[in-house]
Amino acid sequence: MKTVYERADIVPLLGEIFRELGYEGTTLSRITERTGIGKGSLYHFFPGGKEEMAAAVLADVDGWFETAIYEPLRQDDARAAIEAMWINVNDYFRSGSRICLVGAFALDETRQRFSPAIRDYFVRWIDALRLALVRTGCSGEAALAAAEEAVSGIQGALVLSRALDERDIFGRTLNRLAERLAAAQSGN
Amino acid sequence: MKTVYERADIVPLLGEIFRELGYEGTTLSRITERTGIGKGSLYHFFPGGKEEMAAAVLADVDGWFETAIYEPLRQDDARAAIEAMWINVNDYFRSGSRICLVGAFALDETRQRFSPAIRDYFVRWIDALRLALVRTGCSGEAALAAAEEAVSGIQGALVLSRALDERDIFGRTLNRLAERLAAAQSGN
DNA sequence: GTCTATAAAGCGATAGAC
DNA sequence: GTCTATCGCTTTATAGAC
Repeated sequence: MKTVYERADIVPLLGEIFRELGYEGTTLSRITERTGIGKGSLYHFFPGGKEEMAAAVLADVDGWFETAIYEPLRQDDARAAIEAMWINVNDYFRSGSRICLVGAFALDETRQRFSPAIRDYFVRWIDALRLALVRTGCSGEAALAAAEEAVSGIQGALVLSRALDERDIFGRTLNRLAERLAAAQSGN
Repeated sequence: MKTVYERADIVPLLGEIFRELGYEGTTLSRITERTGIGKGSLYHFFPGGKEEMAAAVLADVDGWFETAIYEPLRQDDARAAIEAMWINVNDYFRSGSRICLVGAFALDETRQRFSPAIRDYFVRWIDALRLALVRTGCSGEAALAAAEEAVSGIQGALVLSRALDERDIFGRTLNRLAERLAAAQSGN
């Protein structure tokens, strides 16, 4: 029995592996071990090797956030989009059991490889959220602060929930962040 | 010329390297390259190899936080200790240019190696801060929430400031977190 | 498009001289 | 306590059969 893949099928699988093992911890043999995809296939789809695989995963993640989070924040009803963001974020990160690959890459030297992509992901998230807050009637300065607080807070919640290995803490922290953001909408 | 080290001199050097490169990214050859300490010396001080080196670094970090942050939070004047915490945290993480090794280890599979130490570091931080808040007159439930918010927020600030590579964002986020914590002290 | 075989380099770790 | 030499293994990457 022989499975034939498309590049688009492989990228999400690679994403989970990079998330769990980190960039340095991810090796071709462990990819093969977990997915059954051999080196031949991997280099066929990603001639640039591991670095191209990680870049493809980052682009895939970015695309998902662009469609599911940023675009609605920019275009849909602001309050509804913000509410949807919290639900999507909780789902995407599987209540804290799945980490943010972009955030993890930012922490160690991996950042140097993908610096523009990492930066862009967060800049666009904060900016889309900031604009949505402004549309709800929030002042420009307060909107930036609130957007930074929310995006930063999500990353912190991911670190803490992994460190403590407690089921509830991610959701609890997300709720608190959502309340802070709701307060920024109505006031000032 | 030949330099002779003590274990206590090496651990902080290792700490900076693990912080920059991560556990998997840190190799013995890169340690030698950056410190001039050869494999012979490293295995003399750390017979358990790389894992023992990382464990020693974690213990060293833990000891620093215990002395500089947790202990004052438990014993000194609560409001003063909390104020000192923010200053110490900003200094320790060098305004966001230095990451939290414990948080970074929590994100990938490295967590499995050091799970108890990682968990303990955050549990004790949150608990010491919670107790300090209670001593200021904060209710138990609100104190736990505020302590979690602060500790989680610091981790998020580290991720975001590394990702954006902006000098100011770490301090700005820390100030916001400090205000939130101050609000929890006086009220409720 | 996937497989096996293989290359060159780097890995953690050990041994023994000094 | 530090050094060099070396082991066995794994790494990324390539080549070529199918």
